[in-house]
Amino acid sequence: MEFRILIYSRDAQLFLLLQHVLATEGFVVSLAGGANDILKLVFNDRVRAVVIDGSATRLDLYPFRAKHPHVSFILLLNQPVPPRGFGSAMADADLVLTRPFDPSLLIQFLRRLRVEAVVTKRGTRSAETPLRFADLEMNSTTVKVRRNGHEVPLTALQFRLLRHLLKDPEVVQSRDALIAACWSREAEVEPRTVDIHMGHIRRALKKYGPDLIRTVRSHGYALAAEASPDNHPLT
Amino acid sequence: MEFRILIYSRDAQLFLLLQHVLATEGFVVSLAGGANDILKLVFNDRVRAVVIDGSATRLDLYPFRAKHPHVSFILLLNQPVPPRGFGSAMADADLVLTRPFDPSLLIQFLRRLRVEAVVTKRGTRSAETPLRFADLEMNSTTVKVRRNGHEVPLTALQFRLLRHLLKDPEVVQSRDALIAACWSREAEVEPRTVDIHMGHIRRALKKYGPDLIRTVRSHGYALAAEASPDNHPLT
DNA sequence: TTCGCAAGTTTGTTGCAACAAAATTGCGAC
DNA sequence: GTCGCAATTTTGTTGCAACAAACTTGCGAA
Repeated sequence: MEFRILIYSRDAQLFLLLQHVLATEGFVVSLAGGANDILKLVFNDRVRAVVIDGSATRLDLYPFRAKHPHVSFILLLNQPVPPRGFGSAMADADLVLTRPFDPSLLIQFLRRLRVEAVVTKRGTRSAETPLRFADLEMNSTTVKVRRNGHEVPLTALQFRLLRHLLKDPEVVQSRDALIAACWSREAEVEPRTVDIHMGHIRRALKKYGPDLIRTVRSHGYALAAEASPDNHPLT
Repeated sequence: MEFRILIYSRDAQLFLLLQHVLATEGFVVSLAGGANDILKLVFNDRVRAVVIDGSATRLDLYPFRAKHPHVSFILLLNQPVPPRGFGSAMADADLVLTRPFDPSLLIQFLRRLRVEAVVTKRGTRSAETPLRFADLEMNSTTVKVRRNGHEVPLTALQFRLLRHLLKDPEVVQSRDALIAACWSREAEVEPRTVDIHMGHIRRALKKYGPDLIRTVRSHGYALAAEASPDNHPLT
């Protein structure tokens, strides 16, 4: 996931100024034309934070938050007392700024986000950025994977595959699901190709500990702390 | 004389954003509470430019212009067609921007102004703490980089690039992010061009120690203490 | 029923050609 | 001297065919 920031506002001047400010800090900024843009980009995993100008519209963050815990939402309110309907949005936002707000606060927040982890209203949460499972740790910001302190070199594709597994470690991902999640939309890849890359990841990880990749016959792959043999009685 | 810019606006949000943007560029910014402030500060000979938000009030620039030819006036208009009464102000302004305006235009203008005024330049900037990483040290005030005590000669662009990496040393910066942060806003540069400059920086730094630039394939660049344990991912 | 085993499935691994990305060089513009 | 970019070289990555290994299933014999 790249570190893109989406701004949703009807105030063109605000957007231009914010864009300038954020670009100066090295953030990649996009303007959301409407709620659909937010949906599309967030679902494509292209966005790390969304700035919502309170004057833009009402928007229920809840559905986003549930599916994308690693995306931060920043709310810009026009008045100290939020209008009706924003109650829930406020409760769900990670940062609420009341206009006029000091851009430094926004930048401070985003820089912290970039370096550390997902920041929420309740403080720093290690939900996404260091992704963990057993003795494995993946940091998407520094693009590093380490196991037991050893850095594990992975290619970009291997990184994406492992990240997808790490998001829901116990869930078995079908080959098609992995292809959909880790390859570009137009790519046409044989399901068996997934096997090959899982093999590479498996080998890379096994260098520093027991196998973490669980093959679920005729279903797909998942992570497993111990390569536990299926405890199904036979026949 | 410091390069002070006065902003005259009733829009607190605009002021805060502009202040931030301009402060980032090294300008000193003040808010004018009213026309009197303009008078006072301009008469004190501390102000080199005045930004007047068209929504603030009508203001006849003529008396100012006559007495203070060295002060530039920038007018921000809300509509392409100025309301009555602004005719003369427009004619007298040094720069007129219609909202929504691109902050780059304002900066461009002010920069030029500053360059012209550089005759009396004095390096009285506040001392920032130098940026460090491993055996590398960057002093933004003196604009010098040294590694292991050796001074590393860098061009301005190389300096900006390295500085941006140093701000968050472990974080991988995409080429687009580096372009956004280190090139002027209007510059259009190919992402590949970043490679070339990273190569130059890399070479310059390697003169006094091991490689510090970490290339993260298909992501971007970062700094790394141990360049890479020549582990190649297995394919 | 349980066991052995052959036939059929599914998964693991390897080598390599094709491709993609990054490093480097050289040149023209300023 | 600095910069951007096109062109070239170098390096790294990916997909797939081919084969090996592991696992399942079906079925006959004990």
